[in-house]
Amino acid sequence: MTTIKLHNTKTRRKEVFTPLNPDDVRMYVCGPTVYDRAHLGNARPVIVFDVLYRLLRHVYGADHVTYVRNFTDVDDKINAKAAETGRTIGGITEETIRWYLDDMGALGALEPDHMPRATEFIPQMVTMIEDLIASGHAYAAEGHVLFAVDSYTRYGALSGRTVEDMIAGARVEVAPYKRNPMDFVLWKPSSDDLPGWDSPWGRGRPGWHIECSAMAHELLGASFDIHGGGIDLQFPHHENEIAQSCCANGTDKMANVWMHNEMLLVEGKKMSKSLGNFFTVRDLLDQGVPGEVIRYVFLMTHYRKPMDWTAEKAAQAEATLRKWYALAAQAQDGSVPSQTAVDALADDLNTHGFLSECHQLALAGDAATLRATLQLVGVLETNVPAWAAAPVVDLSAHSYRLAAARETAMQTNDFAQVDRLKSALIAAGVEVRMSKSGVELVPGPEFDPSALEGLE
RNA sequence: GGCGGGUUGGCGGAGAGGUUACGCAGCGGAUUGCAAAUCCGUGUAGACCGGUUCGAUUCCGGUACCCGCCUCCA
Repeated sequence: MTTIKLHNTKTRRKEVFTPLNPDDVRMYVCGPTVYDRAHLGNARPVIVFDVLYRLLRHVYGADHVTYVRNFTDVDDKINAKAAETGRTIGGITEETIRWYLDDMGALGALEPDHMPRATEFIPQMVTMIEDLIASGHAYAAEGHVLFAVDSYTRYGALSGRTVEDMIAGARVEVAPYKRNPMDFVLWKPSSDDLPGWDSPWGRGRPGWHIECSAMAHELLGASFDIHGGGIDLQFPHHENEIAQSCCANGTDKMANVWMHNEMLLVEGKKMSKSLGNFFTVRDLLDQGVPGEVIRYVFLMTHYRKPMDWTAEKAAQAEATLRKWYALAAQAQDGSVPSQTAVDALADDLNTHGFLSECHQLALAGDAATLRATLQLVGVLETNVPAWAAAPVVDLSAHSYRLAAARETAMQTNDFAQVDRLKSALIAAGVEVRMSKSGVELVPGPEFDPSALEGLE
């Protein structure tokens, strides 16, 4: 069996992955807050953990992996959007979830086995908070419930910080009802114009972190195998999840392996609205950048390194994919993926190494293995995508005419007519291949049939 | 200020204590009427300064620069 090694943020080392239960490998990934279209950066954890999901399914069997990714559908940004637009919160979240699944699907991401929404797990959150209060890890104050970081000695272990260090930074909100400035909110009161649920502490809504603890516990159990997300979530979100879950569940670890992907840059700069380089996945798709190309560009960079999105990379990815698809289309489904490629993925998701092996398969002309290997990583589904398929056109008349002209030219040594036809074909986006064996015309990606009208 | 990550050939981007990464581009060649496509060949790069070592780009320390988090923005 393939041995998977993963870099564990918690230990800062690459470790051999050993599932708690090989018959049910369990992974939780923090999903989006649904208030707007997903931007390109949001796609990175989706693709990274989709690759891991596919690898786990390949190694342990598709029925032996459980992947959970939540939707945060209660959040002050959503509330703000509703107030701003006059729309209902439910309308906004429903629409955004639909968009998200459509856009990520276009990038070849499989849907997780469970996609829980925070609002569907409020009772579980309330129960967990009650348990935390009962065990002395949380306290109610002025309608809020706060987690007491002093009650959990391992607080900060994941991100390598101590409570003292963080307080020294003195950047935390100092609310009067907090016992320790680092205490964070489990529950907060809602005014009448905000979404709220009845609770022992009055009408209110959950803090950000508790939903993941509650949903992970409900769907995956007190301890599970892998917890993932962007590196920006390492602190405070994941630190807080660990504190809540371990204290509420009485376990010493929430997840065995913590994995974090690095951030995204655009043309070397952080994507931001102020720099004018902010765009969504949908923007790219609408501009005609295929989802497979976006996925390939992401796979070019290891997940633990910052990834730079550039137009040049996208162009290179498209050219490579066209070549590979043309080869893979010659084979049928049913072959086995390259073990070398699988081993690259198993080595802490070395997707670039995986692509290198695909290059070797293409060079060797191994269409069947290339096809299966591309399918493994989600770059190819059942069929070659339409954008990469060869245009269905009949160029035989042009081909015949060019061949005839060439025959004549060979005799007369006057190639003027041949060159004229060739130039016209090339201008129309047709690749002209002439050899001793004859003439071959291949319509390229920029092929424009109208440019050939009237060519004689 | 605290914590964490990064710096590889023209570009992108890996692995490995000592043997060609790979891809793209470039260059040379084969091929072609000329091309295109294809094939073959070609690149001793590793931010800087020390240390360990028979030997380091790969380990350790320091310097510079860049980035992220610490402010419920992935």
